[in-house]
Amino acid sequence: MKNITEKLIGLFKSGYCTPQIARIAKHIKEPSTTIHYNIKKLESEGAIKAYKAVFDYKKINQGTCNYVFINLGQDHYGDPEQIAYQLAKYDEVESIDICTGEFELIIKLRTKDIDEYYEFVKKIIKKYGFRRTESVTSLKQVKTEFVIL
Amino acid sequence: MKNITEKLIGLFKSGYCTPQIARIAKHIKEPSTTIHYNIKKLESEGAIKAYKAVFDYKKINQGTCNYVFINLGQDHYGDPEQIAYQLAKYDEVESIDICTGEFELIIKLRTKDIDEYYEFVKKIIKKYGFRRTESVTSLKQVKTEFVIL
DNA sequence: ATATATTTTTGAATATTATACGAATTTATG
DNA sequence: CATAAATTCGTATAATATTCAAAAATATAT
Repeated sequence: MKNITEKLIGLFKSGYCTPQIARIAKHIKEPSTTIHYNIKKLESEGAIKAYKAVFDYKKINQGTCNYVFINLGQDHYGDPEQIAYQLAKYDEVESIDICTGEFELIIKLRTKDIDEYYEFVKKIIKKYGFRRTESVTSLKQVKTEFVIL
Repeated sequence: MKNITEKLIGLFKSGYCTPQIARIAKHIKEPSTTIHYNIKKLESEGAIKAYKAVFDYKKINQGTCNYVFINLGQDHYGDPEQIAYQLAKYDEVESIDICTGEFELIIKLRTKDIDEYYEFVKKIIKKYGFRRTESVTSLKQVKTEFVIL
């Protein structure tokens, strides 16, 4: 056993997929070369960032999902983007937005369980010294990444 | 001009893509048939829900992103799931979670502009009679759907 | 309005890739 | 340790993407 599954999950999370031109061509009843042309155009314009898989995260050991709302500390208050891009690198981070309102950052986190979630939050608080964080746990995910579960 | 782009965006939002088996095989240096076997297994187990594209949403006229936090009204308080699955059907909804804490639902919304966002929120409040909603606007999206923008 | 350039669509030929299948190997189970 | 089940993997084939050149449609300038 080579545990290829684990590697696949990593690759599929943000790429290593491609459009199904033939299927689309049949579906919208246009020649596949026309579909091909239009897709390449979207790609070259940068409108399409990636092709990827969406998982049933419970089945790949990432069933715990939390939103973390963050107030940056005084050090970083003027530069939320730099912090955001650093946080974006973590695999556990599904999304991160710089926002209006009470909090500067909203992070959506996926972890195996509460323990892993807690370790992650502890780690980033320690590292970046956030003034305040507030978490909301997702009890049930009905739709993610435009896919209904 | 057949405006195939619009149709593609609709299809790619939640499907019509497929894994790149040959590319993965080269990347992790395993036979493509082994990769194929492992992917089909993930699919049959239901671990993979879909293969899809991730967009630069500004470039496809969906540059406005808002989180909407919802308190259900008394009518629906006992059954957040039913409401959530109905809301999930809207194209504008990227994700919807049933949550702990102050609000029962967190919706991530993508619209063309503030006007479209406002119309959408008005519509669902009117339809479902939420007790309270609170919105947070994303000023900058650093990562979405596990893809760094 | 008309000529010209640009973009988009399309079919035919080719290159690449996924898939089916069977055999071999590895791993799990009693 | 024997047997069953799961996984790996090579070969052959089917399906698909891609290239290319031409035609059509659209935009632009005169």
